[in-house]
Amino acid sequence: MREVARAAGVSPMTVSYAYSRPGRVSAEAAARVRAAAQALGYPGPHPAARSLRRGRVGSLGVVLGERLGYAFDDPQAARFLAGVADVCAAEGVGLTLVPITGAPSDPERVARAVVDGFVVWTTSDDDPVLDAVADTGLPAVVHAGPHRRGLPVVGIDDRAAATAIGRVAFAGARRPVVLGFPLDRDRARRLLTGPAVGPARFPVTRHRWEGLRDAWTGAGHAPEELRFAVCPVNDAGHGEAFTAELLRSPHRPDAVAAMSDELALGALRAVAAAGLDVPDDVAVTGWDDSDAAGRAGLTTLAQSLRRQGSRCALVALGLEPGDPAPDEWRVVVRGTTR
Amino acid sequence: MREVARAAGVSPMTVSYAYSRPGRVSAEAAARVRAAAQALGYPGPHPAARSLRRGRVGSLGVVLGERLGYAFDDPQAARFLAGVADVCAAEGVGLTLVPITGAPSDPERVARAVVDGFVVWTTSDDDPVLDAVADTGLPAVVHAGPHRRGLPVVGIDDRAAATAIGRVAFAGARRPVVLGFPLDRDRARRLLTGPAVGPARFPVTRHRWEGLRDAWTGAGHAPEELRFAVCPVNDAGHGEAFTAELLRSPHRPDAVAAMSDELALGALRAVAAAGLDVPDDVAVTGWDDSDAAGRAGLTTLAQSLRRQGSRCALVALGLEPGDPAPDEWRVVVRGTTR
DNA sequence: CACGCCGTGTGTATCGATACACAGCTAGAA
DNA sequence: TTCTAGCTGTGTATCGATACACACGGCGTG
Repeated sequence: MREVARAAGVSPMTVSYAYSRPGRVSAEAAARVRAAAQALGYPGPHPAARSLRRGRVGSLGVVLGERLGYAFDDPQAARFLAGVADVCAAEGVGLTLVPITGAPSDPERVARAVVDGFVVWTTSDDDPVLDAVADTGLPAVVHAGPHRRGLPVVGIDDRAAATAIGRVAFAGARRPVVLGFPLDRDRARRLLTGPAVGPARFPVTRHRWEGLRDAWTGAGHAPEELRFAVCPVNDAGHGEAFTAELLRSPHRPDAVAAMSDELALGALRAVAAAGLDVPDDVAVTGWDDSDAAGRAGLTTLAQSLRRQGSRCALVALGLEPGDPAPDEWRVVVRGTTR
Repeated sequence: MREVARAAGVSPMTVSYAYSRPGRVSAEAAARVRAAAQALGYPGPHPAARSLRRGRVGSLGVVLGERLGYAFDDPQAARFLAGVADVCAAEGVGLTLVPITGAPSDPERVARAVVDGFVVWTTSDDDPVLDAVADTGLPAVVHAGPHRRGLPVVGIDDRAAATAIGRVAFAGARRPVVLGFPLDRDRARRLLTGPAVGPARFPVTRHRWEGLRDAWTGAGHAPEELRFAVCPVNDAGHGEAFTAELLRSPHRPDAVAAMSDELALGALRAVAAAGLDVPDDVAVTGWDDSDAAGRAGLTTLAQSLRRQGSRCALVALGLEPGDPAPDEWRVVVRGTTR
């Protein structure tokens, strides 16, 4: 920039203003600066230097408790991120995905991220990146929990929502199953019976499980009758495989409440493949009301992850106050329940 | 950092080394530094300052010619980005999506991005962000074209691939239709007949169209018989709607070659809804060989966008030489063609 | 005619860290 | 005993820009 200033016959400050505040310099000076820049091949102010001096970077950090590629594999995460991206685009701010891998170096990667704030996708209670995010002192929001270090949380009341959808899913059922996410970072595939389900480390899993359990026991049933099928990955393939296995077992489920539409759609495929009828033989519910759920006629719990993503971004960019009211949800009854 | 140095009774350099090169300082000094940092609430080296001095940021920029949220809406882009993300995660580098909106300010947003290199998702020949990317002087790669400003391109030979899949799609057909992407940034939905299709500004659209046209005319048919249905958005809904409309017309298509699996799956839905048979009444082909295509038994052109994304990332991070050989593709024949 | 405001250019200090070269010290080798 | 090498700590210069305050001339106003 100094060289450009010399070539244009002006001071460095004039060059700086020519780029950052077009109105601050005369048209003539601006033209001279542009010409000199062109001649010297100067590409404009160095972004890192500008960030240092201005104290703002122009990018919002997003932390997914999972490995980075997860952002594009999990449809729920993608919907959420689309909402974050909407706000970023409107504000002219970049969206930086922090390269988390599950390794011990993750907190350091958070600390090194060149961003103005953080949005943390729902993670486990003991995730060390939460401390790393809080330690940066930058504005931050956690999506759907956990509550920690005073970080604001954006999300719905998962437990209440789960109770509501559970009542619909389990109506008239005798052998209900919850098809859900991992309880902790182990991500082990397994089948648990009600009381054996300890407190899950993932708040979303915990709240939804508790809500679904409440729906079952609240109807006067025994907790041991409700099972929890833990799918290691949130996609239709895993939901289908686990459901198929359960349908072949003697204790065949007659209601499947899934924690996502993807798992539920997999369950529907398994039920169809087994030659059974939905909802008469097996009732199925999902979670999120995605487009695919609508097309499949799935009874589901509607929430807008996209809107929640946008709200997170607004808070993390300091454009809205933190800890706002819980987001909305509602039960959408379609044809997969009795 | 100076204050931490004073509190720990060491020089600033020692503090710096304590963070960036743990082996460079004695265990005792490191401990003193950590303690002082803890006491003062020092969160570690300021990322922007470190970036300025080191000349490296630790983040890879990704430019999508579309609005930002597109990254999470288009499944093709998502697969590609997953490949980029794989490399970023392995290298401990962040992934920054540059907030493009289609407005004139886009080039400036590229110039302001705090990144170490750029990956540009396939865009139109005249997209101004290509110049902006080249002007930064940072390492950059363009996915699938256009070739401009000497930027390396990673992708397959779209034209040859299109010819190959076209031969399969159009075998025995008399009223073929290409179901494809927009020709230019207008994104207008329309139906063109062969010769009316001007040179598309999107290289991918252009190459695939030319290849498919070659397949048709190469079999001795007249170019006017091949139509091009331009879908404004790459998703199943648009593919379904446009195909349904064509199926209702008197000149009912008997072969649909789609430029993506999503469009093809939509076409399959439309054919089924019309009570017609695949492949006897209508042959359908896709492009990409996504999971859904495999499940649907779709004949398609297999390429790995994920691998291409990884290759782009490696080149843009300077870990591999630019302009490598074209990526691989092959025709996967399943049940939706004669 | 004096005054103050506006538009425009400049100098200085600083944002917060790290590369580099060098100095002191200890220990093992010759 | 001397020399070299390795370990550890420090001072200086610099990365590239911008905030801020000030200076200067023109001009409208009372």
